[in-house]
Amino acid sequence: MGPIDKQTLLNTHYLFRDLEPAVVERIAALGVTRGLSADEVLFQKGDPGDALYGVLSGRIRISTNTPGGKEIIFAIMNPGEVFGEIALLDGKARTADASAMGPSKLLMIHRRDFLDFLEREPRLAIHLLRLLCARLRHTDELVEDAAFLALPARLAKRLLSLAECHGEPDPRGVRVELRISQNELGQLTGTSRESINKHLQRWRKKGWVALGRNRVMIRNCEALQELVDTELEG
Amino acid sequence: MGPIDKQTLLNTHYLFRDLEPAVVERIAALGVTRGLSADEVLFQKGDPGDALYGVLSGRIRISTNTPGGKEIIFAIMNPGEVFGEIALLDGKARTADASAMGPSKLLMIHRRDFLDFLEREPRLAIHLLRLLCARLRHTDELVEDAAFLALPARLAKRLLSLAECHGEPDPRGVRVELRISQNELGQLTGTSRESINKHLQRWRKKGWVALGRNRVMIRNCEALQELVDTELEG
DNA sequence: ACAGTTCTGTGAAGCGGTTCACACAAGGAC
DNA sequence: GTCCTTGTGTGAACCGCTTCACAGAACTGT
Repeated sequence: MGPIDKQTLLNTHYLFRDLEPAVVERIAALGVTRGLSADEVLFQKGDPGDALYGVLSGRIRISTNTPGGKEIIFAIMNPGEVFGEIALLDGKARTADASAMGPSKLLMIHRRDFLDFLEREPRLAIHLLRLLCARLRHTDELVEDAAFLALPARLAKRLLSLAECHGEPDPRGVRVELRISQNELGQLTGTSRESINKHLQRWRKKGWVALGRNRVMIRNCEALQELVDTELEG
Repeated sequence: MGPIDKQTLLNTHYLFRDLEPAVVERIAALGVTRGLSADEVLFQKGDPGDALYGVLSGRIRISTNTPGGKEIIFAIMNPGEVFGEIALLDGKARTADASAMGPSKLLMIHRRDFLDFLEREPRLAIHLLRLLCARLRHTDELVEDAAFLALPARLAKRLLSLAECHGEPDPRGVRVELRISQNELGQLTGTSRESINKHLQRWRKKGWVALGRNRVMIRNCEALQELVDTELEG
């Protein structure tokens, strides 16, 4: 998923896409772009939600951490995706931190502008409802997974879903290459780095994955998928 | 939280409350009431979402289960609460099962009627956005809790939140009485009945709770709250 | 090229929750 | 009342994840 421009984001994302060109034009006028360097923090849990963001390039980590030093990653937002809508809409505090995983560029629409616009364009509300429903379905699934799946299945599922969004097909390997550290995989699945490593090693010995620094290459999607499926039945 | 009537639900719930009386009147005309006997299933995960529900009396369990026989409870809906909006809005499958925990009465608004209404009443969309934001915040918190809190803290937190919504102040006891089985507490926290029992016993010996068949009485809210807080720091 | 940092790989020890097994209590049906 | 079902209380064995500890590999900065 390479970098995209403002127009592409607005024309592609389903939050905006079905609106008339004139309307999209006006939204484009509201948005300003903002750059972030690697690991720069965009906002933190508790901040007032004063803007909506769309990813133009890079990747944004949506996460939270405890005073005790633990961290979980809720989601990784790719170019073309929109985030930050909850706090924007209800005016309360942000529910999580957002920070850049690498140099990134965002489209930023300020709260006041957006709400003004929403009031004059009721059809946009319908789109927002759809966006929130999609989010809710996704988060519900996370809760289910945490309750139903043991670590191996959870990890397999995460890898497969990362492969869909972030993966680049590899010429040599059978399948998909992911750029992510084992530490981050731990935060995505709610476990320790060491446990992640032990499972990945097991899979490497079976030939299902290949490993490198900040890299996981999936060589056998079917095997991982089956691991998830059998866990749900047994 | 005792039984309420249709008018009270519509006038109280924030999804409807701020609308003009004439509008509320018309919504009331759309809704039909539906009774459920104990353990009757209202809908199941995967069903098409053809209606929105409000609880008039009783309690509705929102849950999912695996073929393997495990079950988790996402939420327990009390009189005055509204549910079933996700599948209703995006037209996809229901994300969970809904069933009555005891004899219950619901207000039911059919999808077609609701969507017609939504189109003619754009202000309702804003209210729905708020409802979905609240849901999203709640579910996000569940994910966080699953990742950050060990069982004792998770259980304590659940008990306290149940106490807020479902609890009836007890004349003898210092605090609040809950009608829930240890099995259900297990499903709410994602653990086994036995583990729940062992922690409750520990707390009983400390005088924090009193136990009975299908009953938990909280005698010391502060102690439980502190348990949650210290876990988040350490 | 060298030092420092950040990841990966691995083992040992411990703990917490699961599962299994069973006794007992409390209501409900009749 | 008496059975039957449903929920509670409890211990033993087991298994998986965590934590701690450390070694080595791979990239970064200068």
